[in-house]
Amino acid sequence: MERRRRSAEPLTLERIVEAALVELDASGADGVSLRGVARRLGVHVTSLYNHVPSKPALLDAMVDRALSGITPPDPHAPWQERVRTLAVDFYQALAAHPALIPVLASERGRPTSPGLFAVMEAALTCLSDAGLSPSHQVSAFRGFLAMVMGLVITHTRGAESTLEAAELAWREAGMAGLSTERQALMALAPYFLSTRPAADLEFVLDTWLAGLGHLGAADTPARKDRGT
Amino acid sequence: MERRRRSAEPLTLERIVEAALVELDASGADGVSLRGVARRLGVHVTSLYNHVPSKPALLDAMVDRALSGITPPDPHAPWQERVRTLAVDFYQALAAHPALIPVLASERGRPTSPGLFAVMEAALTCLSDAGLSPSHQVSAFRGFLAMVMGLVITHTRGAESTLEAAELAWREAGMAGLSTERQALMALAPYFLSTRPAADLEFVLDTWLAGLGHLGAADTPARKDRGT
DNA sequence: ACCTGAACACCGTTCAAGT
DNA sequence: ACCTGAACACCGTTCAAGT
Repeated sequence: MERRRRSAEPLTLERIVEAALVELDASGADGVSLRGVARRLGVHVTSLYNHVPSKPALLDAMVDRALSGITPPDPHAPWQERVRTLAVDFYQALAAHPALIPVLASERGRPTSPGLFAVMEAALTCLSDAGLSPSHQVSAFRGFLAMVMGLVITHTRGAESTLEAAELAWREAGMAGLSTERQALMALAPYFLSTRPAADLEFVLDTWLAGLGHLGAADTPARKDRGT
Repeated sequence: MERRRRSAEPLTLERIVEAALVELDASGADGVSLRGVARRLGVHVTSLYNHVPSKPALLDAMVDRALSGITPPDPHAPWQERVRTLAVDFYQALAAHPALIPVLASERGRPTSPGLFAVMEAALTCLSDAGLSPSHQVSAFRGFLAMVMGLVITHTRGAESTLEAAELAWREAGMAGLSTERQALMALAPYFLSTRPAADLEFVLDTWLAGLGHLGAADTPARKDRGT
């Protein structure tokens, strides 16, 4: 067998990003440290600085990498179908690394890879095809991003534990007198436990697309009123 | 004048949370440190541990405090109006401390104050009044939270800078050959700059409510097809 | 060109004292 | 009961050496 080398492969940005994503999945957003990544690669911390200028830059690269799998949908498909495809792809890319959301939510994590702008372009084209005004296309695009990112947040935080925290708080506070005030919550408790993320995403997309069709299509007859 | 006291007022959890929110707004989510909060209060770091057990617990308390201003809307108003009121209140509470979103998005920041559960109850009642099935009420509730949180993220990250980053990346990559592929993005550039957060929220709520009305009302005639 | 190691100014948290 | 200060095991980042 050959003499032990410093490392099996040369240190590259790609290997660093890969190791950082492994650490992210294992330890959460707060658990990612350059020292930990270096340890995982069998390398001294300061060696990383030969390939990445700072920790924020590494976080940017991680976001880029995690979202790089998304590709624009078939442009010949109906726009509703394209929106669905994009939403599901985006959701899955984020859900694969949910700890990336705090990174996206902070000022860091600005993706700059050209591939993502192609996806952005595809999403905007869908909304243009939906018959929205330019300003509404922008609002719908932001709403689209918001919806998917937000759903990953709510699913990651765990609907179960939110409900558990609620019950716990009630018991600790001993608020039996308010029981009539939490009828809806109590009645829905089992559904909070049984309704899966995929069902949420599907319902939200159904609602979103129905609303877009309703607002975007000028030939919809249900918009008679003006004043109220 | 009296002898200089250690501090003008006694150290309390409330004062600590208040100082932490000031530090959050000034320095971002990553900039909040117990040492910094203690410095701001003119107190030794370890004194904080007499009032709060850990940094995660402080972050929870900060979320609770930031959302404590939201109150349930008038239950006699139409459900659509109640949804709008709740969304705007929730949005504004988050937008007042946008750096709180990364906290919410991580495993930390679980609100436990009873007042928030009253708000949760009110939101669920709206969706019940909208005629949704229990499972759809849960999905709609999660979508509602997702939408507002996500919008704050997109607005905080800044649509302008996203666009600037896009233009910069294009120029750096020198992708003039792909110019036909980014028609929608180029055409919408001025609207990305001019469309305000309030307009996004309004459009998203309009779309959301139109879609909910469309899906929730069984007497809507536009749902004829079944197979496709 | 790339890796090492010491060093700097920070962290959160624990613990023994003080009052 | 509450505040202090030293101490511990961490951080990100810089810089002078090494090869």
